[in-house]
This record gives sequence, structure tokens and C-alpha cells, in this order.
Amino acid sequence: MDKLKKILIDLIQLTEEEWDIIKEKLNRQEYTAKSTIIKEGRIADCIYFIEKGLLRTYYLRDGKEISTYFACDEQFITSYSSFISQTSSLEYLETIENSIVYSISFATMMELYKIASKFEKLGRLLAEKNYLCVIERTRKMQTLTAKQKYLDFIDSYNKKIVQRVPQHQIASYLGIAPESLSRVRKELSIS
Amino acid sequence: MDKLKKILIDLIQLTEEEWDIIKEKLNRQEYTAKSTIIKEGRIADCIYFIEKGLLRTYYLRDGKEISTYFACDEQFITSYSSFISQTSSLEYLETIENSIVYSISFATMMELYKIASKFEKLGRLLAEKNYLCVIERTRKMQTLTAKQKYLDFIDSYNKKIVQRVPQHQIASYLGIAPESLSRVRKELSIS
DNA sequence: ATAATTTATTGATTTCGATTAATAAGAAGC
DNA sequence: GCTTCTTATTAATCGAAATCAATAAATTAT
Repeated sequence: MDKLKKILIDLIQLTEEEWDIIKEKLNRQEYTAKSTIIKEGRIADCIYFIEKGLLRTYYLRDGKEISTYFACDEQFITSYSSFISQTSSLEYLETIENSIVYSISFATMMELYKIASKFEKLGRLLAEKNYLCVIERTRKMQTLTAKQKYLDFIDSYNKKIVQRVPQHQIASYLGIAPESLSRVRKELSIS
Repeated sequence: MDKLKKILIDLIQLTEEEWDIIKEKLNRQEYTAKSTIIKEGRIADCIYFIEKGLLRTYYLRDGKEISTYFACDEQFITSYSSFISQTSSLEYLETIENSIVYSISFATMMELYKIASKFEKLGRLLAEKNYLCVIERTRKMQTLTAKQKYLDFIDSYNKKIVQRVPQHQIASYLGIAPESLSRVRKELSIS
């Protein structure tokens, strides 16, 4: 929980008193690997801070899983569009590995927003960070070849993610077929 | 300017007093068609509310323009990543038609954020709206065929945008070659 | 109005990565 | 341990859209 505190101090200059408010609202949860936390069609009512573990979001396209996001230790994750719009989720949130998370509900966030503008700022910064992340991804998706996407992926993403996320999930995240990723990797290991 | 006032009342329940604060900070600007407002490499120091007109953002890829966003009357536009991160812009902002905009500088936004949490909320809502917009776009880019993208475009976007944005700019926005868009349109007009 | 430039159309060809299919390698379960 | 299921590799074929090339149509400038 201290990790989250540190991050919040960094991000919004949280005071001890403010931490005490937020601390009470956090809900610690443990999940085994491959647990589904948010299902498609349901509204994401929490945002999760990852104490430890590895999670992803994905959606189904013609029965196939398309991964949209990976996150591990000390990051936030949820079905963010569903969370902010409080409409039913198009995607699933699931653990890849055993994970420990702290959840904050949407209702709590709304309360916090009312309590202090600092929390509103937290909401803004989260949204902005997510925006920057997805806009970068969009651009890369549009301009890079399969090989370039993979090279970019391995050097921009957390080592833990690169090493522990199954290859076919990375492929779907990059918008390429698993067979294509396999070929790209083969090509790269030769040269 | 009244249009903006209405939108802000709607969005963040702006009071008359708050409007008076913000009103003073707005800068009215007129641009002729094809004026560049933000250049690649420069930091976007304003966000623009469009009173009237049509604008787009785009970037260059191998010398070719890739449009990333179109906006017209009563919408906000800027090089948003650059604006929120205050880092140099990867894209250009330019008018497609003669336009009248009201600009608010980054410094002003920061001031406003300090004045009242309501402005911080405005910042959050803008970021969230932009997030939702780009995440939807990303998904469509990844799952739809050229034809589906175009059909989706013409029925989700403002008529003004569909009718007045040059076809090759729409093509680049959809991530397809102008020749392909031409063929898609031909096919659609036959059936 | 006419020339120059930009934008759109059409056809031929190529290409990157998808799909299909089969096998191999790993991991999980009994 | 062996079986089953999942994941990854490899090869052959296919296809949607890109590219290349030429022309036509529409704007813009002179």
C-alpha cells in the first residue's frame, strides 16, 4: 500500500491527512492467475492499483481474444472506458499471474472528487496519462510494420511484461497474427 | 462565445461568476483556410474552441500527411498530447476552412485549475472525452476493413466533416490509401 | 478564360501479413 | 509417468489493400 502512497505523493503531492482519507477506502484483493475481474457487458465499477502481479484487458473479436493493455506492479488498470463512462464494458480484465490489487470504486472516486480538487487532479492526470498511452499506440499501429511493432514493444515495455506475457497475447496486442510474430522473432534471432 | 458558455454550463455547471473569470482569458482569433496554427516540433500552448469553421490535425509520415483528427463548430481542438504534456508536437494543427476560434493558453488552464476544482474537472472531462474518442478509433482501425471504416466514418461523423473534408484526408484518417477509398466509394455507389 | 496545381479515378501489379494446415514443444492435469 | 491441452513453429497459399502509373476532373491562380 506504501507504493501507492508514494505514487500519489509524487503525482498530486498528497498530504498525510489526505492519505488517511483514501486509505480507508481501498480494498485489498488477491486473485489467482487467469481470474476474470471484469466481464464484457458489465460496468467496471473499480479501478485497480497493482501491488504485485500481472494483468491484462482484452476483448473478443470473432471468438478470438484481442489484448488491449498489460499492466504489472505499481500500475493502475481497469476497463477504463467503462469506468469513466459507467457504461457496459467492451472488454475483459483478467489476471495473467497471481496478483494482489487495491481497488477504488467509482462511487469513491466521485466522493473524493468532491472532497478536494487534488483528487479531481488525480482523475485528470490518470485520464491524460491514459490518453497519451493510447494515442501513441494508435500511431504505432498505423505506421509500423509487424517487425517494427515487435521491436518497439520489447524496448518500450516493462521487462516483466515482455518476458511473462504469452506470445500470442503480445501478437494480438500488436495487431498481428501469432504466426507472423513467430516469424518476426525467428528472423530477428538469425540476424 | 455564448456557445462555449453553454457548453461549460452543461459540462461543469459553470456559474456566471466563473464565466466572468474565464471570459477575460479567452482570445478570439480568425484564420483563413489552410492556415497552420501549430507546427510540428513546437509546443502547443493553447487549446482552441471552434466558434465557426473546420480544422484538422495531421502529421507527416515519409512526407505524406496523415490526418489524425477533424473538428468543427462548437468543438475543442489542439495538438492535445503536446498540450497536456507540454512537449513538442508531433503533429500540425491547421484550418481546412476559414475559422473563428477562441484560444485558452496552457498557463491559463493551470491558473484556472488552481482557482476552482470545477476547472480541474473540466480538464478531467476533456481528457476523458479525448480518451474515449481515441480508444474507439483504435479499435475500429484494428478490426474494420477499408469499406467498414468508411461506412462507419460517414455515419458517425458530423455531416459537415464528411462533406467538406477532402477525400484524401479522410483516407489518411482511416488509414487507407486514397485510391482504396476511391474504389470503396465506387463500389458503394453501385450497390 | 486559360494555365497550373491539386484532387480523384481507374487499371495493373505487388506485397505484407492473414489464413489454412500440420507439426512440435511446453505446461497442466491425472 | 503418460495424457491432454495449450502455445509456438514452420510451410504453402491466399487476399485485401498498397503501390505504381496514367488519366481525368476539379480547384486555384494568373
